[in-house]
Amino acid sequence: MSAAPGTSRAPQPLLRFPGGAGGPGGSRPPGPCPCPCPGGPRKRRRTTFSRGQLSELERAFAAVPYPDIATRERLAELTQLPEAKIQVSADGTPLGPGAAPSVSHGPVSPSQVWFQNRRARRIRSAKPEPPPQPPPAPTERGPSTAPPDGTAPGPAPAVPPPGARSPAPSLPTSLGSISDLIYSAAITNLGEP
DNA sequence: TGGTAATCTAATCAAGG
DNA sequence: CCTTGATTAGATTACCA
Repeated sequence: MSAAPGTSRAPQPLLRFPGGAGGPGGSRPPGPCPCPCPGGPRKRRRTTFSRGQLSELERAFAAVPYPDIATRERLAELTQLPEAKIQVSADGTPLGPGAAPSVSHGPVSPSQVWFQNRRARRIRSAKPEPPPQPPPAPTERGPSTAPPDGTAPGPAPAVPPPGARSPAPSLPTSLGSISDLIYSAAITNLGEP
């Protein structure tokens, strides 16, 4: 992207849950590794998160389920996880605008994977059975498209609408409590209309 | 206007306890 | 066997030339 990669194109999810995007995903080759992985079959290595890491991740997730790049980096640093922010293929070759037939989907940092799984599990667990509740009303698709996961008036840790991401303020060098920073940022964002 | 880049969700696989 | 991390595919949105 030759257009200021640091501009952080405000990754605003905006409309989440298009309504069933992504088919059954049944179109997947049975091959465990269709790519010629050099060095044999790339074995999946589960990343065993430490209690501390999990704790931080959980806290961060509770504060901001949709952390921005900056937050992710901080999180990665804090959790001591490899921040694979650099788009590099499995072989270490930079994914250029023509080197990758697919697109992104590069190596995401463990923390990102964790967040993805967490969100997925959260959403699925939040809606065990889709009640036949008709749409509230054709009141435009305002940004208030609160995810179905909401409805948690209790512990709801300020689930920031997919649009109020933490702007990643000038985080101090004290990474001791990123969760606090994130939380504060989230709260601040929510507090400001 | 079209193309590209980045992110997200959903489904599924597979390792680890 | 169950939990949960890792992978893949598809779709959407936003920005730039």
